[in-house]
Amino acid sequence: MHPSRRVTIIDVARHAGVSTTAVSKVMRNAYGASPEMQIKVRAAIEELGYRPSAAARGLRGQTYTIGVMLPEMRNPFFADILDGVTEHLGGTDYQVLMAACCNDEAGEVRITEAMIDRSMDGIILIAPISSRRHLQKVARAVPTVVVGRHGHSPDYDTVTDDDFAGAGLVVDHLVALGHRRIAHIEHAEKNPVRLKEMPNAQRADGYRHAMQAHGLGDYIDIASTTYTQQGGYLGAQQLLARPQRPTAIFAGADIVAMGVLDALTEAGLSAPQDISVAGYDDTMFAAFGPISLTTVDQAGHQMGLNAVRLLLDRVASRGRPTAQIKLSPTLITRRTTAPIP
Amino acid sequence: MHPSRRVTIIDVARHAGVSTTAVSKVMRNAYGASPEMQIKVRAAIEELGYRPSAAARGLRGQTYTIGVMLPEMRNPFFADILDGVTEHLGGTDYQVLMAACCNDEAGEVRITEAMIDRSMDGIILIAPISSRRHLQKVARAVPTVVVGRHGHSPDYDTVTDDDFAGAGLVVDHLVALGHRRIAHIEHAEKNPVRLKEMPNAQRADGYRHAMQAHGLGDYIDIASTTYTQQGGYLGAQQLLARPQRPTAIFAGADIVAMGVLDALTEAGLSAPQDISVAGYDDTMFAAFGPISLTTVDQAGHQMGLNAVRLLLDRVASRGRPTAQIKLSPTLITRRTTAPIP
DNA sequence: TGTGACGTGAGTAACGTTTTCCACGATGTT
DNA sequence: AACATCGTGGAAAACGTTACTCACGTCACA
Repeated sequence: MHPSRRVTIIDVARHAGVSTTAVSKVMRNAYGASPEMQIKVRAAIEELGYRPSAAARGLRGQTYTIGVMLPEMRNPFFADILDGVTEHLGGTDYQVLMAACCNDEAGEVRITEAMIDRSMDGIILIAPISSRRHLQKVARAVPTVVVGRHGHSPDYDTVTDDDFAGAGLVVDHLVALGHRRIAHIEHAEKNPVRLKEMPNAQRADGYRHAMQAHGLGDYIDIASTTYTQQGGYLGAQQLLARPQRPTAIFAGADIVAMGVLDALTEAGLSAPQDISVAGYDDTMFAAFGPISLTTVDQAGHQMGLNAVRLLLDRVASRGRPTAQIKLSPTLITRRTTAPIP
Repeated sequence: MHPSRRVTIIDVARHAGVSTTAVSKVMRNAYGASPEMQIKVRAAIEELGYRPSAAARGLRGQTYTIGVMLPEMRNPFFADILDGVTEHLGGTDYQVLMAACCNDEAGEVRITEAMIDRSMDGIILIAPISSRRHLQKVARAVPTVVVGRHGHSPDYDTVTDDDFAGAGLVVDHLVALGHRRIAHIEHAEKNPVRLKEMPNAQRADGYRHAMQAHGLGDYIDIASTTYTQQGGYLGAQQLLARPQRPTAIFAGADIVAMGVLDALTEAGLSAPQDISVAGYDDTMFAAFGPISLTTVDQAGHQMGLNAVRLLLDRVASRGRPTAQIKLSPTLITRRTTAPIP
């Protein structure tokens, strides 16, 4: 069987007895098409099952495609953001396409360039680790919104969670339960720019600040590893080996908390009987019965919603000054934290 | 500042003092370019930082884009498949773009059409629920590989896990531990075609068959709900209400097992002391210390690898007969299953 | 010395849209 | 009655690439 040539705008125009210009106008709801024309054309489109080629469109106008770059696929928190994005785009002609990157800078460059090459109308970068320089370059080529990375730029909008405040919520909660020796596991970061802009650094700062605010400056104790399960495991081992063991561990991310729980189990301890444990992100598994992790909800859905709103806004008017949206996190209390024994 | 017009193939040609045809040939490593020509052109490309426009390419030739459709983003098993895909594509010019769907047929249609509209070179559909008719239609428009759905077609290749055998592994394991009352929670399916093709149905069949092979036909007990946490919760409640309670529950998916564990906790029971629980998929959280779920590893990485291999193969020679690859699952024994008390 | 094949490169016509004009008739205004 | 304005629709020129075709020189062979 033949793969039967695709229906083009020319076929539709011929079938409706009008010009291709007219069909194009109707497709885009553009100005200059009378109601009768609209009806005639829409009928022809329907009848022939016409769908415009995005490639051809991209050559002149828009592609109606929004790109989303994720640092990884396994953190369900990103799925929440995505949900916010797609939900808001559901009624429109836009389509979201994602690319997951390997958490390294080269991968991010590859993906962003691929999205620019494919003339996407706009892109959303989630927690990018690339240099500022690269982000600027991308943002100048195509409307861009950066999610989950602090700091602002004249070229792209940002949507972040108030990580500083979120860390404070956790400390407040633990202090209210009577804890004083509250330790933190952070993601080690050396690059000075990223140190300012990445959420992990803000969480560590928020932790320090809140501890001091409670007069617990002397109990500040931080293990520097990575935001991975392995990092949580190693960090907890470090903390458990202290001469004075902490009574609570605030892990910078839920996945880190999983590693902490592993280390506790291995040491014959359990949460919250021996040590309270809190995470950050409110990922799907934090809610599972056997885990039931106290954590911080970042309102990923809201972040996605705001990101795409800003993006469409910028697509419409590229000149407008950039905006920074900061959302407030909320504490989710579950069963891994309890009053000090 | 001006967004400075993109560098085009014409700029490169002019800069190198050759024709655009020559540049195009070099870009694609096509036949008919002498070594000196190659060097000259590559130098110009480098110097100008030229990157071809995928939109323009798509209008005539390839877009070097592979689309992957996922039923959802929260199941980390799909991330394994993706890893296999991107790894194999790492060295090539191809770029993977994903779209996550809402687990409904309309969403799948929207995504597949969007991918066709964007003239992707090939698409990989992961566990699609669409009608066969739609799959065929898609596959005729663009090279397609279907992953995680049984049944074969003259139009698309398939890569699946041997779900029937995988279910058998679980039953064998539980029987070896002394269990006889082994219940199963399946995803209810009415559509007769999907009943044959979807993995969930195969798992249920494998369960039945294995039970009978062990002479336990009388103990076959199935709760029909859905492959969700909620479905697991409800299914477990049904099973716990039986006059003769099962001693083991085989959930058709890890996420279902999470719901089962929730229901057990609520009923004051625990695994494996009171009831053994097994899942399917070996998702990330199955490995978490506090959960430690016995499950079946589907070798997602291998599935992705094979899928993309088949796809590139088909892109190269669209005519070849379709292939069906079936991979073997392995049992991962953890702490939610134990000898019968 | 023709003749055919081959390797190399260029010219040009697509590919399917959108955009920028411009023409035309109707309508309103002086 | 002359003239600007407006609404409508079409012609044609982009957009940046690849595929097709052809010309030219070189080489091998009869």
